[in-house]
Amino acid sequence: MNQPEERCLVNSTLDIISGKWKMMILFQLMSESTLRFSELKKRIPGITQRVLTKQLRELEQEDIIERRIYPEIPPRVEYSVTEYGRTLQPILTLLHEWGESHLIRKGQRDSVEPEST
Amino acid sequence: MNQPEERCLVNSTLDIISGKWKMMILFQLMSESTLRFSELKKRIPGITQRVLTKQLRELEQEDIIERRIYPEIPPRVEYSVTEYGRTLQPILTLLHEWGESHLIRKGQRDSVEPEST
DNA sequence: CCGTATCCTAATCGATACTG
DNA sequence: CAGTATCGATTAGGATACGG
Repeated sequence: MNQPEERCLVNSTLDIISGKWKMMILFQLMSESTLRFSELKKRIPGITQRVLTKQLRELEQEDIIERRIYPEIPPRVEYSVTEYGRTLQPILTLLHEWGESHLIRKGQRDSVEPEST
Repeated sequence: MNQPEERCLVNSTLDIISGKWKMMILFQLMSESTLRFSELKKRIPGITQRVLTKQLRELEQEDIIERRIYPEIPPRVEYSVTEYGRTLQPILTLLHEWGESHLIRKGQRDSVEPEST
């Protein structure tokens, strides 16, 4: 009965977690507790520095991850998931489970494939 | 321990439900059971025919919605959510709830705003 | 080591006009 | 009524080079 508002809230969540590498980044940080920029880059093959930086900044802005700078030479920067970021866990779990069953279902649809003539 | 694979499954779900108007379309169809193309367009102000068509086709391809054509003059086409599409409901609920609390939290962060000097 | 600056491509979305 | 065709704008993401 108030769909536009609901759509907004659903979409605002989607906007925050959508991004080609954000889920990958979150999985890395959730399992490792804390990682340096270079370690993240190593664990996410294919991502460029520019894009990694951008996605990290976006997650940081929403308080999903935390960025801690150690003023050393050479510089050291460590990333970690915030307490708040961990509240996304149930969503990630559901998305994962649905994606899994969707994959299975798709496989079934492809192999059954009824003749159309 | 198998992050890349998990990321894929999470992202494949996100790919399916991400799209500027898809949530809006789903909300409309979930509450109305069945709607014609023109009715959908009326209920989603701002969307163009071209984009509405495209998003509907994408949802249809994943079996989230169904498209039923009545060969009349003038033509009539009705859209509805499939049984399978309704399995997305828990995800939408979570996304909605998280989005809501995120909005509240953001408001709090903005109003508290500690001085940095 | 951890970025930023430039430049580029591809995809998404939108505006508008036309058709069975 | 329910689309498709065409064109243009915007944005995400990538390649590469340079800087504190």
